[in-house]
Amino acid sequence: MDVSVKGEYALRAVFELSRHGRPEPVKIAKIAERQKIPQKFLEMILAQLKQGGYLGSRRGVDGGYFLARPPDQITVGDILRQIDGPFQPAKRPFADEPTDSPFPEMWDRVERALSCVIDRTTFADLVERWRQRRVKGIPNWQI
Amino acid sequence: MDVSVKGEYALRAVFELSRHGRPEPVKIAKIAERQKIPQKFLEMILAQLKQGGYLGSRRGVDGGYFLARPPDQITVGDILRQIDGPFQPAKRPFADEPTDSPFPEMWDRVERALSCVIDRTTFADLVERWRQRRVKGIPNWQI
DNA sequence: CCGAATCCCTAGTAAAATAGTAGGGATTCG
DNA sequence: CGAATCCCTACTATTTTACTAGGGATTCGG
Repeated sequence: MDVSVKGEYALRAVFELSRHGRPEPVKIAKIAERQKIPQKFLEMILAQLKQGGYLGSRRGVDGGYFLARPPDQITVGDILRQIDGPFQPAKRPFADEPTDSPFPEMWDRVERALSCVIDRTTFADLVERWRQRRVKGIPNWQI
Repeated sequence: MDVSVKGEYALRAVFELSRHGRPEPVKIAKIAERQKIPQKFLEMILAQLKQGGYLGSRRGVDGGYFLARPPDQITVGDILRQIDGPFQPAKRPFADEPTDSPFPEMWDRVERALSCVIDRTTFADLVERWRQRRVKGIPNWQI
């Protein structure tokens, strides 16, 4: 019931690109350095995100990766599913095969609950909240 | 983001015991047969659930496993955590180490959303819903 | 057209987790 | 005592995870 580090890396990478703003591409090396991700591993992750249609890229001297759509149109769920695959918490029986088990209905509820968070959180949201916290000076002491 | 089959087996086993009602113990072999679980594997799972305090057991000719508390006081979350470990979706930074990341807060939300389902669903609930569906004749056609 | 910088692609791999199996020992009870 | 059951330790095959290696294909300034 946890996310792979590959998934975490993917989220951090997309966050980095979202934070950066649109126009120019960001180099893999730069993302790897800022987010502390092994570079070669990151290469594979970014390729996977590109082929899912979330990123674009350009080669050559001023190359790099960039978001393929604005950050308010990419959700955490999109990225997680692209990297870690769809997450049904448990094997689903075929829909027309009546099952004598109380669990499928519960897994549905789990899935919906999860979806309410990850499919409604966009990277624009993440950036905005992160900026808010920055200006408030990160108040992490108590009273 | 999925549950291990070990976890599923554990849920099915506890469901079987809950369904059965309290007094006499149920044999491993019986549970294994009714829920289609490899017997030797199930032995390990039940031992783990016992040492977590959820089940009791008795050896000998009329031995078997039984619930250590009534089914309305055991939740799906209890069992899942006992078998698969605590599920933080992602590594948590230490609480007092201010992190410059927007994700921990989101993982908190994920965890709470999940908890709302699995920590509020007891095995008494599962049995009851399952019985309800039984009497209604499993209406799984549309209109 | 050269060559430097960058992304792109295939393959390999060590370590850990998963999903079991095997074999016998300890209890209980009639 | 002896049959039925749970109990305990160890082993193992397969898959997944988290990488690393090495070079090929593009782009672009000069």
